[in-house]
Amino acid sequence: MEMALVNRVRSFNRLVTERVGALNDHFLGGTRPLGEARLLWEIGAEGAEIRQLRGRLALDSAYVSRLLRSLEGQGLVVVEASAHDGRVRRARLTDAGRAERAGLDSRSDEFAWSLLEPLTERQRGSLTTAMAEVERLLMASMITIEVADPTSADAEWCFARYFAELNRRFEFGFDPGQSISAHAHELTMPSGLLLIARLRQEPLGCGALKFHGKAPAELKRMWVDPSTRGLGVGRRLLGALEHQAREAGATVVRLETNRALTEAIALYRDCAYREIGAFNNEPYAHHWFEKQL
Amino acid sequence: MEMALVNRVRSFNRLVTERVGALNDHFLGGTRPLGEARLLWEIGAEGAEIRQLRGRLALDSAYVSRLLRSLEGQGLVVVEASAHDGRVRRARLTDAGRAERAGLDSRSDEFAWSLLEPLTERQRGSLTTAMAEVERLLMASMITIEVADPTSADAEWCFARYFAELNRRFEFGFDPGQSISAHAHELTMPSGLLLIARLRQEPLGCGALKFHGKAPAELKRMWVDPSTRGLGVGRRLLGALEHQAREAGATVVRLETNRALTEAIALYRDCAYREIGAFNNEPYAHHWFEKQL
DNA sequence: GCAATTCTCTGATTTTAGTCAGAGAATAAA
DNA sequence: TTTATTCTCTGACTAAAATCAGAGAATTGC
Repeated sequence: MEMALVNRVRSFNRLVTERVGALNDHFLGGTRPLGEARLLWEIGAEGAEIRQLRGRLALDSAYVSRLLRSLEGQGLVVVEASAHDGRVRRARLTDAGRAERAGLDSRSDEFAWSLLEPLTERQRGSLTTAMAEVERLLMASMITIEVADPTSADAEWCFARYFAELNRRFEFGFDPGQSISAHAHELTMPSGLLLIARLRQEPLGCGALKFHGKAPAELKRMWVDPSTRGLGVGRRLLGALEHQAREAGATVVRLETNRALTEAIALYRDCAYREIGAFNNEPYAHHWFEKQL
Repeated sequence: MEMALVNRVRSFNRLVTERVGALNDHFLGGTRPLGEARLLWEIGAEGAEIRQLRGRLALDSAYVSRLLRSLEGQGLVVVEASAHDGRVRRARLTDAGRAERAGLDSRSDEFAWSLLEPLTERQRGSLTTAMAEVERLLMASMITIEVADPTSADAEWCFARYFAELNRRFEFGFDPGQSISAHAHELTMPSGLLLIARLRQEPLGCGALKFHGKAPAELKRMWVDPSTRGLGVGRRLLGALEHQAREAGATVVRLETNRALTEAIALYRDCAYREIGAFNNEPYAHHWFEKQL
């Protein structure tokens, strides 16, 4: 059994299942009810807080409680209070539970393999390649872009990663204090706004605007998580920002950028941004762009 | 909404759902229980016999009956006796049922579109292309090959299509009576055997062997439905036949073929068959091959 | 320190999904 | 014609998958 291929299929299945349908009914279920099997799986080797389980499986609190009671009765799970917060409880697998979970795991492997097995070597390669492509693009289509509060934890996280990356990539590092400001109040309506791109609630990109009435809007804090690049998130963020700028009454968007950010520069050019002379004294900038909306 | 793309995604979903998981639970279900929704969908605009529904959805007779009673109670379906056979009953949608089904239909469209909508034109193309590839190969992996009775309806069907194709493609047509025999008893153990390839029980290819003890086994009736070509079914049939020949004690497989069957000849060569002199007087043959097992 | 909130749990109940045994009508096989 | 078979249906039942209301502990906010 070629595990690399098997894992590709399973990874694909996970996504397809998430988007398209329910789980492998009888298959993963085996002897155990599907609900219990899913919960057992989701608890994982490390254990998990019950509220997380509820969230991930989108199940009612009462229902999860009952399922846990049943699994507990079968000696597969123990539930104990969390150390940090006495209200929160954690579920943890017993040895028997871990064994049960390993069984689910290997049945998943077998199922994945059963899809590949009848094919030729070449076909298996094509199938898994195509599956990876489908997965990649469905993932991209799950990414949402929404206006966010620049003081929120997600925003802080994006900014921190953004600054860290600039500091890494700029010739002489990056200190936000030296750069033109984009404080929280400047990125909150009506002064401006912040967009955050998310996949399953997790932030992975951002972009902001500072409005100046009818004068050109300024584009700031454009960032996409490196692990997510190539999925068109930057392009979508840019489009969404332009839309917002138009809504706010601006007819021009301007931005400045550093020569180290080659892929960003390519994106701006590709999206019809035109290089212009310096319109501010940003010390980290080498290029200034604008676009007529 | 681009229907061509939407339809590709839906077609893909159908397959993935069939192989990987259950249906789009709440989605397709809407307000109606999933079982009822599936049945409603399966009845289709034309109506369907109840036993067909049972077969297609793999549901218990009692269960289907109850679901139909419920749909009937809601005025969505009427059940009436079949014209041909008084035992068989047909389910047919009422106007309300048709409307309900149209609702399911458009929700499926919307769902499919919701996957594509966030993507760029180019990404949509890539996604649907990859989906088509996945579908094609999963289909291929669902094809089974099994020993079959050469007098069965499926075998007759394959032979009929095979002869028709030869008759169409050979320069001077084809008459089985003129050709070397491969009667049912010759293709039944221990004299020989017939393999049939099937997708969802439907036959779409065959291949047979005539054994002659330790002397070379003869390969006959090699055929794959034109709509299924390019999926490697021929290659798999050939491999399975060679396996069977080995099992039966043969060390060599021989076959003859007509020059019009170019793709078959290419397959034989590719599978290490070596062209040899005529070893029989088959009037329709131009090439004779053999392979050491 | 008190009120509001969060988190989990229990009890009561419902809906959905499915099974099993067998009855009754129609048809096919002998 | 008799007998066996096919097809659908009803009754009786079970298991799984929820949902709702609220209780009781712990924590947070003020």
